[in-house]
Formats: sequence, structure tokens, C-alpha cells
Amino acid sequence: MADKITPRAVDYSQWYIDIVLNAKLADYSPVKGSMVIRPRGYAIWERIQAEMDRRFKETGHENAYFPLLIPMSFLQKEAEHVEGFKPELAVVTHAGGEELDEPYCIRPTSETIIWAMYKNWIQSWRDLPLLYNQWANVMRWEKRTRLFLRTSEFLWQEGHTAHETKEEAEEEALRMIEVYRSVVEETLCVPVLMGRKSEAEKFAGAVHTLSIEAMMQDKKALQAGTSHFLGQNFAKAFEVQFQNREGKLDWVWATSWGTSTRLVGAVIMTHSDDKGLVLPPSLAADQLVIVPILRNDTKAMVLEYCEKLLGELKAAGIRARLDSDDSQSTGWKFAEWEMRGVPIRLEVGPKDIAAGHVMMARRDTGEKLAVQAAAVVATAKETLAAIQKNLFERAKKFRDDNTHTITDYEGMKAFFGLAAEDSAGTAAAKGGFAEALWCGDPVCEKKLKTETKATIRCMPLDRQTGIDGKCALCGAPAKHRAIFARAY
RNA sequence: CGGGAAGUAGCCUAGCGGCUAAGGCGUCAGGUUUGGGACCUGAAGAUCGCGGGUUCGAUCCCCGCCUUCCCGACCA
Repeated sequence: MADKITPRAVDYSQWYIDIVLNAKLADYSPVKGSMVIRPRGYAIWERIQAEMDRRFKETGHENAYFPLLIPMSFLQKEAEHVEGFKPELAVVTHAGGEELDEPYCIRPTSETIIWAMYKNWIQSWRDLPLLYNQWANVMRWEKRTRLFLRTSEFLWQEGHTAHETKEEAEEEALRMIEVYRSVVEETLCVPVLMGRKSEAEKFAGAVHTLSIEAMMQDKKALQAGTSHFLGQNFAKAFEVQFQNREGKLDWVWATSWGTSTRLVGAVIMTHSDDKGLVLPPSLAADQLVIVPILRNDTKAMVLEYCEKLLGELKAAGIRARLDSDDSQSTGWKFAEWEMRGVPIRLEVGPKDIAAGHVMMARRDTGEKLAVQAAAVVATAKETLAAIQKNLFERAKKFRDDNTHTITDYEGMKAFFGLAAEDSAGTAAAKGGFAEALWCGDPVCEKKLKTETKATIRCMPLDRQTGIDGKCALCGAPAKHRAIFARAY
């Protein structure tokens, strides 16, 4: 029947769009570059959000909310910051039928307005640390948008913390990127590399930026979260000083960190296949669906059996549902639930009931096997756990299989291909992650980007020892070990 | 923001300077079915993306705009 999903091998971009649209996760809106997140997509975000929020609270953070509109002059206080965001600002010039004395921009991020407030709230070391987070929408006027991955308006959380010392702030930035790593790997089943950004890739206004980087199925990198050590840059821009334990005035040390609805895109791209969405059980609104095989003569009996089974599954804490709709054929329902990404499907027909078992199909592997009636609940629980584990392992294997050590510039060009002969857009694209030594010179990085489109995604924190060799780009003595890739 | 492509019912597509814009999927009603995207009958559903122009007449030709997709530039 209708091939609703373009296969990955034909057109990876189109495949992704087909999944998002057909699984009803999101839709285009009448507003350029802005999407509507539909209930099935929002449900995924809510689960990510819940897990993140729980861990923020566990690490001592509190939620707050700051205004959507930011006076333009605030942005201008931090030179590098305004320079970085200027091209993507949306600005409000009129309100209440009059032109405003000073235009407001719609927040692209909230450092400036938050630090304008921190100035009022911080006087003494006793006021520190300040560990705030906010869940909000932000707007960055992007030239080129993609559902979930890059839209003009998106949902995110942004943490903004203030500290007494440099060490404390650096620890915080590291603590939060580690929180991100654990949520993304454990809850989203997306393996990531955790590392430091190069100067060229860091946040505008940060001293340094840490990020987690994932590999999508087309071997391109996706930044899944960032945590910034802001030094005293914003404290100085907003004149936030405090009296330290010695009674002297000092500038406050800062961090900020964020993750967004882009994570939903990361989950989709990492796990899904040509049949549709594949979701980790931890994020699936429906973890299991029972599809009864309905025949006129046995319908009542089968449904009764399924209702009872449904009750048992729910009692065991499994998010289960029964698809008793008899206006659709069984085959249609199989395909539909697969497209929606439900991790486990149970097929229950008169023959199964007579044989004392039900059929259990796994979304991740496609395996289908008979499970004895008495063991269904326990097997379902085990299988959900197995799927959660398998998705991570499978994605990790894919990433590792597509990560190679490269030692020279010719090797880089061969690995990524030249920018001009771009094969992106198909799953057969060249490249992957190139692990290579780097001298630290932005000129090298720029040259590679121009010629191959590959950039430094991060310098993994756990791979900076034993660096003894030459920069793979220029041959000068290396200072860092970096991961290079084409990125979203 | 530059180059290319597209926009006809919820979705996919046909069409043609001219009579009532055609078909498939889906939807709704009824019936028959249901172990991998079933079938029959009937029904509803279109400002042909928006605006202007050419013309006796425009969904079709021309111009402008909007939106999406691909490529490029840009990019937390």
C-alpha cells in the first residue's frame, strides 16, 4: 500500500520529515519557520522535561521565570554576546498602538535580563550560589529551519547560576553537562560525546562551552546540549559585584546551560527506521499496544480476554492500551502502531487464546514470538527494559563503527569528501566522526570547514591525555584531541 | 539572504486559454470483513497558495508576494 515514509537510503532528510509528519509529532504552521508541536510530539518533550527537571531539583536548582521581552540595550552590554545574536533577533518596535522609545527583542536566550536582576539580588557571598533554571520559549530568526532541529521559536530550559569562585562555577558547568549526558543516554538512549567546544564554536559571551554531541543515522553530528562557563563576563557587563568572605568586592562567576526541543529530533533521528518512529520505552506515551484479532464469532471472547490482560499490564505499571477499533483491518493497525513507535505490540487472536499464549512483537528488532499467557506481564517488563538497552547499544555501535582516527589532512579530505561533492541527504553519505589531533589554531579549523564542511564538534574531556603527535590539519605539534564531523 | 523545485479537497496526483476542475487514498453512513496497510454501495469535502496584470474568458500565460523542500551563505 501507500509508502508513506521515504526510505533513509533514498533521501534521509525527506525520511525525517515523513516520520515527523506521519507520526503526527509536529506540523508546519502559518508562521514562517515556526512549527506546531502536536500532542504526540509534545508528550515526548514532556517526558524529557520531567526527567531533566527532576535532576535539576536533585542538584539544588530552582525554577523561575523571566520576561519574554528584553530591552535591546541589555543585549548590547556584552559585546561578544550581542555580536553573536544580532543576526537572529526578532525585535518589537510597536506596542499599544505607539512606537516604543526603546525596542524590545524577543529573547534568544536570557542571560542579559537575568543578570540585570541578579545585580539586585546579589550583594554578599551569603547570597551565593544562585541556582536558577527556567523553562521557556525563545526565538532565533533562523534562515533555514527543520522540524524540531532548528526552528525560529523553540522550547527549552536555560539554567543560570551565580557563584563565589571560578572553581565553583566551572564545577557547576561540568556538573550540568554531566546531567545532560546521563538524561540523554539513559532516558533518550542517545549516546553522546562530552567535550569542550573550540573558540569558533563556543557560545557568544562564554569563556568556554561544554557540549554533548550525538551522531545521527546519516553520520552527521547533532549538538544535544550545552553548558557554558561564563567567567565574570556577564557580571562585569551588568555590574554584579559581591562582598566576598574577606570583605572585598569581587565580580560574580557565572554559568548557563540549555537543552531544547531539538532533543526530540535527536531521538527520532537516532532510533527510527523505514517503517516509522522508534521510541525508547522511557519516552513512549504508549509502551505497549494490544491488537486483538477480531472475528465475528469470537470477537466478544477475544475482547474480554484482552481487557483482562490490559488490566494486568496496567497494574504492573506498563503504559498499555487496547486497540479494539474494528473499523480498521488488523494489518493496517500493525503498520500504524509501528509508524507511531510503540515499543511492544501484542497480537491476541482466538488461536492464541486456545494455545494459551499471545504473540509479542518488538518494535526495535521486529522480532515476533509466542509468550505463554502466564508470563506476558513479566516478559513485557523485561522486553521494555531490553528495548531500552538495545536502542542505546545499537546507536552506540553505529557511532563507534563510524568513528575513525585520522592523522593527516589528505585523510580528512578523503574521509569527509569535498564540500563541492556533497553527498549529504542520503544515508550513504560519507564521513562520520573523525578523531584527530589538533594544534588549536582556528585557521586550521576554518580551512577544513571551507573545504569539507567538517567542523570540530568537541574535544572529548576523557580523551585529552597522551597527546603526542602532530595536528592532522597542519602538522604542527598537537595540543588537543578533537572530534571532527559535519553537523546539523 | 542568493540559486533551484514545488503549492489543485485532510493526503497524493491528473488536467487544460473555454461547458459542471478529474481520479486514487483518507473521512462519514450502511453492509461484508479482520493473523501484515481488505471489499461493496452511497455521501460529504475545492476562495485550484495570496494579490495584481494580459484576455471576451485564467487553475493554466505574465509580474509581485507567501509557504515548504533541496543546494549555498549564515547559525545557539
